[in-house]
Amino acid sequence: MDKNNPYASLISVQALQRMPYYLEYLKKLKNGGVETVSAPVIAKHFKLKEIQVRKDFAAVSTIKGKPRAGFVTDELIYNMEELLGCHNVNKAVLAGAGSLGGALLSYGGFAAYGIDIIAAFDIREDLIGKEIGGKKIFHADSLSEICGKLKIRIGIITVPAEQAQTVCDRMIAGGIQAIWNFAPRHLNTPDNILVQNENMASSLALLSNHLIEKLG
Amino acid sequence: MDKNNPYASLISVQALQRMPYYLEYLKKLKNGGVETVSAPVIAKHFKLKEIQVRKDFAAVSTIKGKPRAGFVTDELIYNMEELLGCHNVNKAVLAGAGSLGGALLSYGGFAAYGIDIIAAFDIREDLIGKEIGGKKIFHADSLSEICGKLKIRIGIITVPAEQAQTVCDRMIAGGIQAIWNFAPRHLNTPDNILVQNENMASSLALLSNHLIEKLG
DNA sequence: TAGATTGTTAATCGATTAACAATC
DNA sequence: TAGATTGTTAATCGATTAACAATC
Repeated sequence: MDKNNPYASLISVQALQRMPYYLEYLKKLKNGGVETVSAPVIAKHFKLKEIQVRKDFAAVSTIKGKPRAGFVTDELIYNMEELLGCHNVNKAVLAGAGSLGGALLSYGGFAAYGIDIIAAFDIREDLIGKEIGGKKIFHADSLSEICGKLKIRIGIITVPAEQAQTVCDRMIAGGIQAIWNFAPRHLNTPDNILVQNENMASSLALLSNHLIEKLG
Repeated sequence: MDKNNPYASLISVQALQRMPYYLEYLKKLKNGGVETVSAPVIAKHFKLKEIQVRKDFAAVSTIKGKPRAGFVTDELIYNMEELLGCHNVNKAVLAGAGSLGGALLSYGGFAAYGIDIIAAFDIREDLIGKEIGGKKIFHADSLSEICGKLKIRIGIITVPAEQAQTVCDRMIAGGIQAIWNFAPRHLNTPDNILVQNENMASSLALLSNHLIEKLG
């Protein structure tokens, strides 16, 4: 739902989304002592076509692969991490410290992708001042002010659908550049803001439809 | 990562994933008393092209739209709900009652999409026998047995990456047809099983890459 | 009627795939 | 060398978009 992005990168969205899968597997191989990898081996593991993996590797690798040998595992991992921003650190805030928001605050895995959630916001008085996953919860009224002061670039929205647009507006007022939206609602934003939707209903749509097709 | 699905429906994956957005908005309009909707109006709201919404509506609607008037809101909602399986009830189990799993167990929104999580599984002794969101937690050893007995078709995986494949195998042994995988790892499955990946890293890849392109 | 919106047919665009020469 | 794997160039395929006649 967010194609109007003038900052589209040279690598396709589809390829970009495959990278974390490759990366995870490459790290596993590296730990197993595998020093070079070839596209056919990776393709087989993921049940993808060789040529697709080859193109993906070519798109991400700064060093050309060696015929017969493939790519140096370490270098490929480094290039992918670079592409995925793992070596940067981007500060983020999260709005909506409910059950989903709380789960994300407790989850430690974002650090590996260069995302550092530094604060959470909510409107429920009983949550304010508390901490979840070591992150303090502030009142949503101070959202844009704090984002602006701390130069936050990423906002994570885990509030109910009805409040999503309001929270979104406050984030943008605070200078947020990219929004990760878990609320099941379309957000209205200026063209220069990236909205990445994580809509579980969209995902369920595929599951349900498949079951209907298959079994009725 | 899951193209080899022989049960592909007539409607494209992309269109299917747009449906929940349309549906949510249509319901909102309906509550506001709007009795008919046209593709151009919806397109404008979502910043999509008119023709794309028109095609999507044509793909889902059982009744043709009326030139000048558009579609009857109620009928369109009904057709979309039908397509998305909202009128069915599919039983599901969830494996991994940690923070993310717990959040999903507590979330009430899946019922609207015909998904009914009837039980949860974990290996941590302190969790077994307890309830989260009204769902009882059983030991993972009984996963395939219970799935088989209760004819469960959907499995939700929220265990750590290392355990994902094991849990997946047990689900398939228990007769599960579709898997919603939140673990950041590729699952190896037979071709007739649908795996829908909800990989947050894949999502973050887009966000991070955008920020790098834009601001370095 | 005039005009908005529809459905249909054809064009475009980009991702995937195929074919093959280059190379270690 | 022979053969596996690479990078390159061209073909295919499907989603999106454009153009336009049909219709209320």
